[in-house]
Amino acid sequence: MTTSAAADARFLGRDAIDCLPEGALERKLELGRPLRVKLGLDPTAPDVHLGHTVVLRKLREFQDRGHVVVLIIGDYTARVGDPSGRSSTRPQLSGAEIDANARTYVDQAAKVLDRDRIELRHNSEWLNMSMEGLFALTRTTTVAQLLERDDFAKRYAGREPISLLELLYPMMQAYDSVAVRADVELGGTDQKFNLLLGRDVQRAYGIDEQVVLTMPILPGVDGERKMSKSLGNQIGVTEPAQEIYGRTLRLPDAAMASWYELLLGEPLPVELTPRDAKHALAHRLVERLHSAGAAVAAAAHFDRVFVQGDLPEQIEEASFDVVDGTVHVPALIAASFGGSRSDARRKLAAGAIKLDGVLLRPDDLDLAPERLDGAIVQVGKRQFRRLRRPV
RNA sequence: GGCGGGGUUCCGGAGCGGUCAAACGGGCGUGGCUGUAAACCACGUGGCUCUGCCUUCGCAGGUUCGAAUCCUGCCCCCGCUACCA
Repeated sequence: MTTSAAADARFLGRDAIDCLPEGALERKLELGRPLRVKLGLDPTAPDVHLGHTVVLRKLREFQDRGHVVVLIIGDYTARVGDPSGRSSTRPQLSGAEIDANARTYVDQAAKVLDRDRIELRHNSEWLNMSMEGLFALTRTTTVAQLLERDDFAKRYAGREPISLLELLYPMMQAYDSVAVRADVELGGTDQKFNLLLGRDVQRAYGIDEQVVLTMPILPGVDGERKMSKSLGNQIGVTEPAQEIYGRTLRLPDAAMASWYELLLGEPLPVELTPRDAKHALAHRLVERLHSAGAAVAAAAHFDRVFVQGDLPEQIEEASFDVVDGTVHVPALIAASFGGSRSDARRKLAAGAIKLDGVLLRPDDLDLAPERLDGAIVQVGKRQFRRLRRPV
């Protein structure tokens, strides 16, 4: 790279919320060597979603300028088990599970990152330390400092439990920065505290402090809360093209601008109607995570099923059981689509179930098998099965 | 260790002897309206062989015709206090 450090710093920090301390990134870049840019991964949650890609995209920008991304698998912290909230201890993962999770995570991250410029580390390499080592680490920080963190402060004020282990988590993350000698650490704005703590701990160990760079948090498909798996408002990078397309269209208009900016790095196109802008967004996302062809197909599928109300091109098959010469509809629905039979009865009563396009009535509980072979059942607007008599 | 407050259905949170499968809100689902928008409206949201039956209110016993509600024991959580003695 021949660009100046100042120009690089300006570019890399252009869409960050924080780039701290002031001017530090430029000074790091002036060192003229590849910087070590750190990101920690939680191997208990192996699913990468669009929210993560905001940070990953930023990491990619560092890579493209010749720097090295240090991915840290939090295998040691995962093995300890995080007892957050009031639930007791989370199930601890085995080493094999953690490895498997880490592998899929890296594969998913590689949809955005350049695989050849990744240094992969595990924090068990250094966190499995002696008690003496732990003393040295914990001496660097005070309890008051840790309780400054917003979520801790709120929970403490709200009389909610905080385990000692949870207080220790930021310390461990900070020590990761010491161990890999991170020059820069990235995260969402929710990570700001942890990232800054990393600086303090590095200083205590006599290491040059890392630059802290935080990226905005992507709202989920509900448009309100941050995208996260536990809130169920995420779009995973490995989801099928049709899903990514369809779920993107469910995004409230109000959140579209931030998706454009955070995911595409562009402003919301004002020349398009909201509907067209959202379709364009969905198209681009599928294109990035799958392929151009998949994007065209997903758009066509959407138009066919939801706009025209036609059947999908491909419908999964499901068999059905005949008991006493008839087929019990709740049992059929439960077996083919999941859920309970009671739930299927309710859907039937609500007028949500169609057979070959004809609405079934609440008392259509038992049907003749002849009527079903080859027929298409539809639950709601988006679930279809083609029925096949079992042989 | 002492004192006090808690553990309810996916989440929050009412209920405090029968009318409780359990208020209300959120989330979610289905229907309507639509751009499958959002907002809004309606209905639904333990299970089943479904005008009834079965299993749920931390766990185990008990009292009662009858318990989420009362009693006993246990487990778990939260707060305060624990200095002068």
